[in-house]
Amino acid sequence: MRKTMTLAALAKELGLSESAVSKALNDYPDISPATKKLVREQAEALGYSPNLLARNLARKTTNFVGIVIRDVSSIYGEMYKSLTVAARHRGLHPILYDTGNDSGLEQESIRNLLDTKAMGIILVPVAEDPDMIRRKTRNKVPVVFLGSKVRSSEVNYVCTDTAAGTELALRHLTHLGHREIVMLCDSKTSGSRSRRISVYRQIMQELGQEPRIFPIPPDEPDLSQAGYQLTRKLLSSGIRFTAIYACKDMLAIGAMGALTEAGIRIPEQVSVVGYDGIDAAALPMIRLTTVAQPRTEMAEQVIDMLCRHAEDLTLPPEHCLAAPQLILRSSTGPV
Amino acid sequence: MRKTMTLAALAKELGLSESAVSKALNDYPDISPATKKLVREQAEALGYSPNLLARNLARKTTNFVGIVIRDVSSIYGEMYKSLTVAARHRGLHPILYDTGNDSGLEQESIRNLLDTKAMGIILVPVAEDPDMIRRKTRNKVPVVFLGSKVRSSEVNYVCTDTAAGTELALRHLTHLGHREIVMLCDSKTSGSRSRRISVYRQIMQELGQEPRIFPIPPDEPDLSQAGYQLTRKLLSSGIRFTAIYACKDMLAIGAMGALTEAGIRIPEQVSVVGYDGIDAAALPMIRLTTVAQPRTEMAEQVIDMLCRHAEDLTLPPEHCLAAPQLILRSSTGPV
DNA sequence: ATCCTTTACTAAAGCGCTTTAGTAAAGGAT
DNA sequence: ATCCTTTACTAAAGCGCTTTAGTAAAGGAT
Repeated sequence: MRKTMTLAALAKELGLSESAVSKALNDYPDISPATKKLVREQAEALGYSPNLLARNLARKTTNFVGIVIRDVSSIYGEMYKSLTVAARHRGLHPILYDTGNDSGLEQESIRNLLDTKAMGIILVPVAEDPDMIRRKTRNKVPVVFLGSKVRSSEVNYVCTDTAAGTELALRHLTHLGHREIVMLCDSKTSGSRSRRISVYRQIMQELGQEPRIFPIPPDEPDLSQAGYQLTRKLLSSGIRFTAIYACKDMLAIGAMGALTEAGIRIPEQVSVVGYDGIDAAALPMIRLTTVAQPRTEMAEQVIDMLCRHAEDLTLPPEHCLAAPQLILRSSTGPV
Repeated sequence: MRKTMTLAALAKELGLSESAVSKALNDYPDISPATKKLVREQAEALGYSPNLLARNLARKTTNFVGIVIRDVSSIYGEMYKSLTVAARHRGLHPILYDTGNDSGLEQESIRNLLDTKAMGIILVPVAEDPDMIRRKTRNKVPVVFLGSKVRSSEVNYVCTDTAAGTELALRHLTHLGHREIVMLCDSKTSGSRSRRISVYRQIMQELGQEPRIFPIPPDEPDLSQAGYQLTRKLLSSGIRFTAIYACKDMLAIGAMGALTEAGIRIPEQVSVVGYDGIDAAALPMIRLTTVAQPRTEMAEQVIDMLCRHAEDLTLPPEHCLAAPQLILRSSTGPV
């Protein structure tokens, strides 16, 4: 447990001023190459590395980027990995907050990031809340919203084109000959939800079919459980169907569970397609056909956008709609 | 985009000295209650909150706790949630690093945490590496190892008792009448791996059965895929078996996939039991019987241990072996 | 009335860096 | 030989807090 090395100690060791050492380490042009080399070697030898609290305080800016998501075990937890990679490429350090869908914790997380002087915040918001958005955005730190829940043109956001994604899923089913398609969807009203529903209705109308929409009971936090229950209800309702489009993979997985349990074979008797492209959808027991959000691309877009706005805070809000991709697996097949 | 509020500005506003304001906000006893009230109200009104970089620099300690794990989409990613809860109860702020199983990134993460002056580090290590452990531990910041990979008596650790867990799984199978039990396990040699194997051998011997151990091919990063392949190999090997014990849930899920695909019914023809208790094991399509690591309990133990050692760095290393729990689902049944 | 406490503050130093302005010495141009 | 640049540093201030030591004023004890 020896004393931690500081710039001052290193400078004394080298017989240089603190400023010279600091400049050498930060590659200032007014330090001779020879000195730079010496300083770096000595720093390495003595195991010196700068105290980031002091450095950031002095620089008045950090390389922390806050990532505030609702749940690490969701598509956004998986996207976190892509975000860290993209962030690292730009020398940024992600700090993750899982709010557990609690908007109080969300507020607290954001406050904390502001106090830690994060250079920017990436937010998968608990709710569509323009007010809160406003309070944060007028601040000195850029915010990029991630996910489909927010599409206010006054904020930066990156999300997938849910209308296009829904169309992708449904056209896939109709090309396979499906006409009686049931939709399982979110309970909370949101922009993406209504976009999804209108695409679905449109296509059902083209097919001359009655739309069948099953929303999640609002008090069910477990999506796979919700999909399971919804599908049981569907089965006992007597409604005829050959395919299910679920707005979330977890919903689809629950549906598959209920179907399998009822002795219905997937995809021979019923096809199922999900949405998101979570890791679990690819599992051997599941192999769910799904509309995937392009994680890597979205992560890069988010980080790029954040950096642009960190450099120039007066930039107008940017919007990025990523194109979702259909991933074919074995949960869908011809009628 | 107004100026950020500082202590100095707040003090001027109140006609007090900076130190008085600082003390008021930190509830020092030598400030009158009336002044404290005034200061707090004004701070609230002006939206002041302290710059954590400055505060932490001055205090020479932070409330950051570093959590370095191998993969957010693993049991430890799920445990991260419990860790944040436990940390928050103690006023600590977790900073998560996902090393993606890269020991270079692991080193970098730890270095960064040291530079950020984290008060402690929780580490799910990439490898059993006493050297690295040493280099970190002799430092001024306490480290607690999490998970079964490290059991050096010279470091702090919290992990589950894998021998007990393995016994739990195997006894469950034998009670159901299984005798021909195959074991799917890790490829890398480690303490927990050898403990598992010896318990398995022991029980097979009691049953008068030949042990059948299938290790993961060392170059396969995807566990569910590995379980799938291993089970296909097993099926084509002609070995008779009525049950599979997999050392990881993901391995078990892969095995279930291969079995189902081969038309083998679970649990009627073959029982499967996993290990870890990950969320995916509970999915409707899977419903895997598994030996769960007690996440909440372990998280609390880890945080407690870390805090103890942060207070007194001279404390001898502590070890905590948590008792795993068997969770019965529908992947196991009588022979 | 005097002395000692207690109360409630202020002053000043310090945490470990960065950055701006200043400067001595060396090198070039005429 | 003189003046102007350039080179390679140093000095000092500042980032926004905390904390230790110091102190004026008020209150109590005798």
